[in-house]
Amino acid sequence: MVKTYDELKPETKRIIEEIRKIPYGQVSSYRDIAYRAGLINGARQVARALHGLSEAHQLPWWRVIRSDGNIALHEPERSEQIQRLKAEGVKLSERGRFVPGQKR
DNA sequence: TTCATGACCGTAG
DNA sequence: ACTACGGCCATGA
Repeated sequence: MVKTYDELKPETKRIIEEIRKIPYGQVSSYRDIAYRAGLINGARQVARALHGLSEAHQLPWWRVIRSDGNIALHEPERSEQIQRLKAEGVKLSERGRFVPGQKR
């Protein structure tokens, strides 16, 4: 059984809200989301939350990447994420790496 | 309760 | 740019 929004822990709700705020065509990192949600070292929590709740809560999970600019997912989800980002006009290098504009 | 695991992170070589 | 390593911490076995 999947939990409803109201059954989630407060921190998890904040994480979800922050992810929803990421604007179209832009990406954010697990770490940034954690900080904005008030969790100092909560990057792993963010990752876990996304892993389990992305589709159930309509989250733009593809806009969340690792703080070093790499995609965290393994194939085949990895390819899907790259495709979705591309569709929003996000730039990425050949090897599937993002943002060379700002490293970390 | 202990132990392993992971959609992570930062530093060092 | 890439790998290795230690640290981090919620989760589940």
